[in-house]
This record gives sequence, structure tokens and C-alpha cells, in this order.
Amino acid sequence: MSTSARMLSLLSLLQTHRYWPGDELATRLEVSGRTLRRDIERLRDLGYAVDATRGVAGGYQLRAGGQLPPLLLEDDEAVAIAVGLRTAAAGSVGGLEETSVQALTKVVGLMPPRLRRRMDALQSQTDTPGPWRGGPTVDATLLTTLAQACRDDEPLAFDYAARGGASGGEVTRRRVEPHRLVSLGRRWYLVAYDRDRLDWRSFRVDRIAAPATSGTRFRPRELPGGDAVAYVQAGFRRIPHRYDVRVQVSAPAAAVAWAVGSYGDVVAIDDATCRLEMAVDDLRWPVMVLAQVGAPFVVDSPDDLRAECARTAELFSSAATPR
Amino acid sequence: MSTSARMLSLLSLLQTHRYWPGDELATRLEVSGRTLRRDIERLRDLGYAVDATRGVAGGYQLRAGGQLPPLLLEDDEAVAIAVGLRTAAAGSVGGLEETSVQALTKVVGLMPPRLRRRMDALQSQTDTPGPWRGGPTVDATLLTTLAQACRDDEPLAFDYAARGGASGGEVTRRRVEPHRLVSLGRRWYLVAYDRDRLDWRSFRVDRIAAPATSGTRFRPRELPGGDAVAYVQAGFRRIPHRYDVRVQVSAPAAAVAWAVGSYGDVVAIDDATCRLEMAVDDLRWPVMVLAQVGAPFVVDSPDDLRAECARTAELFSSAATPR
DNA sequence: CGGCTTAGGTCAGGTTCTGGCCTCAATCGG
DNA sequence: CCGATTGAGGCCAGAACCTGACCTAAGCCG
Repeated sequence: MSTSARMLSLLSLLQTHRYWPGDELATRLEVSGRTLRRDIERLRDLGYAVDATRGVAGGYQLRAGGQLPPLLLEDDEAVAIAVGLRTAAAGSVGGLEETSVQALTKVVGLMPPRLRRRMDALQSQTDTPGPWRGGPTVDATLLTTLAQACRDDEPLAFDYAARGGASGGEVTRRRVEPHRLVSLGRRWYLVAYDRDRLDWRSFRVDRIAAPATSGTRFRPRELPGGDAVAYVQAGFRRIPHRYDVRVQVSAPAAAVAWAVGSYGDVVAIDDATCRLEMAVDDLRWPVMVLAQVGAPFVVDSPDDLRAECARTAELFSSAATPR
Repeated sequence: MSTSARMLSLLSLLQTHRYWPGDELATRLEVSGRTLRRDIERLRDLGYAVDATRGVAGGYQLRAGGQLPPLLLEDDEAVAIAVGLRTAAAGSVGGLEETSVQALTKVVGLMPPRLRRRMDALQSQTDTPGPWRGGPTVDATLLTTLAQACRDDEPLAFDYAARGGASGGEVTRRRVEPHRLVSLGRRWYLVAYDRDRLDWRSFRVDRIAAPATSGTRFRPRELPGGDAVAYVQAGFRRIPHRYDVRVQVSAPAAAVAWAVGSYGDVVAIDDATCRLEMAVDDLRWPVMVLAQVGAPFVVDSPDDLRAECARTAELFSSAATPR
């Protein structure tokens, strides 16, 4: 076994972290004790912190050091990481979506097919229940494909469903030069230069299907204005939400904020009252939040929400009376 | 630079994944082109798939191969992975908790302190809103400390708050030999041999504080029965839930299952009706689920839930009528 | 076709690595 | 306090490996 391969094996062994007696390491790596000590020294020279305990029952141990050593992962661990990152990329964390996709791209891009299959299989299971999913599930493979194309300046073609209807609008094939992925308000957008329309566009990732990269590269253009997030937001404002919900709740702002999470704005009016504002497509969502808070409230707008409240009241009142 | 260090650098460069022209790699690693080609060959011998494109604008590229190469992560990426894994370990995925903690232990254990601080800072932000949090947030550092102690057979001491009251019951210092971490029903438990009480115990992780490892090791004992999960479950059954909820909902089982996630059982009665069963401490939770489903339902038990429904109906009906 | 890039054989010279041997140093148990 | 155990590391000779230079082949693209 070559020296570099042996160093990787050694790192791998040490990462399972229990104390390793020197002679057992030496045996496993099929080298003499002297060479093992030299390998340990080499690792230390590379900046990794290897602890050693002397005396009977001593041994080596890799601990947190100045820099992160190369992670040598088991199959299961890699899958767990990918699934966890996917959840984070879907926006469950906040402010970490972009970095998560970056890491996800790295991990998924290097995962052998067998692991990718296991990840995909798990992906279907992993459901954050309720409306907090905020629309269709993010497809990790799709997202990483796009992220990769952005990073490597690879031209991209994909099917894009136009807005309209749950069954999906018209599907067109687009050929673009991808620029950046933007996570905004629970959704992912791809900012790209459309090669057929000869202009910049932003695409909702959950409407993208069947992406294909050509393997070639293009010379990156500069996005007018430079800020991809601002570009998406600009287009975003033109699409109105269906409902702007405004509710006054007789509960402390903190309690309401906890229930609504980051999906709405809560402003305290006084210690026991606050105003809740949400922009939603589906009125069942604010109803659910309000049900959870369980405090008296008054609907300011829209009227449809009042109707939805009446309907909900009806449901619960008939459930409350025994049959 | 030594050969092994150079190989790691090369892997690191290739993991940023864009095509690298051979001579640029050679320049960066400060070796001749011939040596670079030999290094690439070495990587291939180690089982990593390195693609090469010939001709103008050709270059090297690391792609998914037979095995996962050592991951060389940026600081941000490592933090994202840790946070994502923590979320997964908290039970948002299902069936992946144990593996996530395993991976988390590996990553966190190797993270330099500066990264660990950033992770801890982010941890406070990452809130799954609503009752799905299922109790107190899981502390990543605590969890990994325990996992590490289990894996490495290190004796452990910690403060444990006895059951009783939100303010916490009596706190005692425990000295144990940790055996296994078990994730069950949204919570983590530590199965360990209590050195003072001279018997096996299971501890709820969210009641553990101030853990301290001694650095020594103990000879692992065998858990009677062998199955740690079964052991926790056995103790678990003795603590009754406050409410066993049974509701018949006039909606397809799939719709209800989607709303309730994995926090209750849904059994289809026919295509348009199903039975929902949950075991909860707080009745606001089933109320919230039912509000979200938005379909007629009948409460079988308990009676308290009927009262809660009446109260909810009252709240919504007064909100529905304009002031 | 011609230019560019990877692929890889060969070779000489030098560097590095290995294992064995030795002496220290730290830790633990008796 | 002493001895056993285990890591630390200097030294050395021989072997193994690595490097850079040179050259030829092969694939890709305009």
C-alpha cells in the first residue's frame, strides 16, 4: 500500500475515534511501529491534532484541531448528511440555504450511484408535515444539478412549466446559461440568461424538470445590476399573493411568533395583544396557526378569512357536540 | 510539500469541481505536468473517479465513483452539515436519527472550536415552529458528547433533573457507564449503567446537563436483554400519556396523514373516512391538525378534546363575526 | 488539417521511506 | 518506589519510490 493511501486509511481509522493502541494501528496498516509513529507525525505536520496517551492502555486519538481533517464517511453517514442538508436547503434553518446547497452539491456530486439511490428513496419519506413545507418538496438531485451547472458555467436545458394551475401550465424547453440559485421565501429560483429569448429570466426550481447539461462551458455574462437576489425579488413583487392576512390576536407576541415561525410577521401592540400578518395562497394556513395559538383574535382582512373561520367554527362546534 | 499532503490538496482542488486544466493544477501544486499526471493516476488507483477531457479547454474533474472520496469541506459547509444533521437527529426525518447522530459526532468531534461556536450560534435560530418540535430542542453538543462517550466506553457524570414540572424536578449528579443513545418518539434517551444505584437506567437526554467525561475507559457490561430500544420502551410504557386521542375524520386517510406527519396513526375506514389516533400531552396539537385538515370530524375520545373543540369553535366563530 | 490537451512509456538521479535498534519520557498498578 | 507498558524520536543502511525531462500516441475542436 502506498504512503498516501495508508495515510488516508489511518485518518479513516482515527475518525472512528475510539482510542487506538499504536500496535493495533500498525498491524492494521501492515507497517512497523516505527513507521506508524512517523505517519502520526506526518498527520501532525499536516495540522491535524492527534492525541496520544502513554502508559498501559494508551493509544492515539484524533481530536478537534486547528483545521477540519478530510472527512471519511461511511455510506450511512453520507446518506444522513445528504438528507439533513436537503432539509436545511429546503429552508428549515434560515440563512443557511445557500451554504447547504453548496455543501450538498459537493456531497451528492461525489456520492456513488448506490448511495444516491438510497438518498432519493429516503427523500420521499422525509416530510415536514403541514403547510410549512411551503409548496412542493425540493428535489435534492435537481437542486444540486443546477448548482453544479451554475458553478461550472455549463449551459443547461430543461423543461419549464409556465405558471398556472396545479396540473401545471404549458411546458416549454428552455436553453439557458445558469447564473445563480437564489433561496427566497421558502422557494428556490434559478437566475439564468435565456439563450432563446436573449434575456435574463428567473425560474422557479420546482417547475423545472428534466435538466440536461452538455458538458461544455460558456463564458459567464454579467447580470445587469449584479445582484441576483434583488433580481428575483423584483420579479417576485409583480406576482401578488392571493391573500394578505391581517389578524389581531389577544396573546403575547412571543407566543404567536413561536407558532407562526418565520412564515409571517408578528408585531406586538401591547403585552397581551399583537398583530399577525401573513401573505399566503391558502387560508387554511393562518387558520391552523390561529388554532394552535388558541387565543381570541379579530380578523382585519381579508373577508375570505372570516368565511374560513366561520367554516372552521362550524366544523369544531359540530365535533364538540356528541352524536 | 510531501506527496501525501499534495494528494490531499489535489483532492481538495478537484472537489471544488470545476474543470481544472492540467497545467493549472500542476502550477498550483508546484510540480511538473508529468508528476501531476502520475498523481491523477494514483487517485484513480485509490478508486476515485477522475474524469479528463482532452483537446482545447480540456481538464480534470472529480465525479461520482465507486467510493466516496474524503470530503474536504470549507468552514461554512461544515457548519451547514452540522446544523442539517442536528435537525435530522432531532427527528425531522424518520429512521435516520441514529445515523445522523453518528455522523454528527464525527463531524462535531473534529470541528475546530471556532466552527463549533458558529454552529452553536446557529442552533438557537433553527426552530421548527409549532408543536412539531416535540419538546425541548436537542442540543447538538450534548448529544454528540453522549454519543462519543457511548462509543468510546468513557465513564460519564452529569446533572439529571427528575421528572416533574416545567421548572424541573430535583437535580442530582449521576455517575454512569453510558451504553447507547436511543431515539424514540421524538425524544432522545441515554441507556446507561448507574454506578451509584448499581443498576441500569434510561435517562431523557433533554434533562441531562453539565456532562463530564473523565477520559478513562470502562469495560463495557452487557445490557440484560441486549436490546436498548426495548429497554427504553419498557420504561416508557409505565409513563402514561395524558390523552389518548381518537377521532374519526371525513377525509381521505392520505390527506390526514399528510397533515399529521409521523406524530399519529391514521387508519383508513373507507375512501373518504379515516380514524386518527394520537397520544399527546397537549390537546392544542390535535386541534391544530384537525384545523389544518379542514374536514368534518367526530371526536371519539377523550371528552376533554370535545371541550377543547368547543372552545376553539367559540374563538373562530367570534372572529368570523365582524366587530 | 493543425493546435491543444491528456496518456503514458522510459530513464537517470535524487529523495524519501522503511524497519531495526537504541534511549527517553510518561503513565499505571502493585 | 519500582517495573511494565506504551508513545517519542534520533540514527543508519538499504530499498523503494518519486521526480522531471523527453518522447510518442491519442482524442477533441475549430
